[in-house]
Amino acid sequence: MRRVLVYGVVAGLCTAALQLIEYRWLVLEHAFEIYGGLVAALFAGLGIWLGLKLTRKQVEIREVLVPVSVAEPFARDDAQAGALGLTPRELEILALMAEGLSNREIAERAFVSENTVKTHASRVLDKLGAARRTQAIQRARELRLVP
Amino acid sequence: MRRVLVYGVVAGLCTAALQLIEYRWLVLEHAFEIYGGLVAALFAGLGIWLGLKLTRKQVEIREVLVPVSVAEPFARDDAQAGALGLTPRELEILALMAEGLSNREIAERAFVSENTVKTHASRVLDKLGAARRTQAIQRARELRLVP
DNA sequence: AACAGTATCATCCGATAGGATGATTTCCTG
DNA sequence: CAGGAAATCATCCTATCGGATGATACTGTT
Repeated sequence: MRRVLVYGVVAGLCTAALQLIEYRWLVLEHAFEIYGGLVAALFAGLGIWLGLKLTRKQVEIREVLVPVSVAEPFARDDAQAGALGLTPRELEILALMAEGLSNREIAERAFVSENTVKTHASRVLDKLGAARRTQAIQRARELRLVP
Repeated sequence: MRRVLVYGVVAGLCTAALQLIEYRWLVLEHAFEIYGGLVAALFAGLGIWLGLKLTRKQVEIREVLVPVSVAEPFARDDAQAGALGLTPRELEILALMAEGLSNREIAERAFVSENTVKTHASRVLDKLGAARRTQAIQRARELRLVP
């Protein structure tokens, strides 16, 4: 609002200045048209500038919630694993269990005996507080230890 | 551009009209100020309007991609379930299996005997082509039958 | 060198899971 | 009403899993 007042004052000053100039120098017949044209041009420019100023805030930032496919790469929560005292080998066996493999299949993949797998698996169940393999997988998923 | 010409012509006509009016009626001392004020106001309004018109296209729509963490509510792929011939009850038992429950626990939750659960579970394993419970869960997750 | 942690393998035994099969009941549909 | 799908329960047998326990070996750290 203060700006409007300033503009008004400036416009008034300009008018006065023009009038002064006109009275002093311009006594031609077409002083009227020149004066009118000047005022018109001035205020037209002012209006355009004002219009631009007023609409500048209309730059609209529209936040579009894009259903970005959160292709989560899955990062194992090693902190959680450490907190539970799970060793690297145990995490390995846990991951294979989560894939739905039997102890025998896990043994083949990990190049150890089935008995060893059973030992690891038992420790995993114990550390996860699970009574069953499926329960261990479920909890491991909740704790972000497996995908 | 054509508009500018039109505006110019209109302005000229207005000026002429005002001049005519002035010559005919307004011979007061302040005709000059009145005339200037009218022209100023007219062109100021025109300028504002023009400014708005010119900047209307500048309403910038800035689309910001917000990586909204899709807390997917999980919708079971019933089509997939149907394709596999899984019955509602079997899907129910499958979901409970995925939660890490034993057959006995599932029986208690579903208000049926453990034998019934075993039957359902067997069919589920068969229809999913799984040899083990854990494998069935893994496949069910892949097929979006369970969370 | 002693020790702790991890990984490995083993055995025994009970618990759980899975396969095969048959039976009954209910409900829906042609 | 007859037939089929679904759900229910059962029995027998085998496979897998899980718990308890003990042993050996390797690797760092103190």
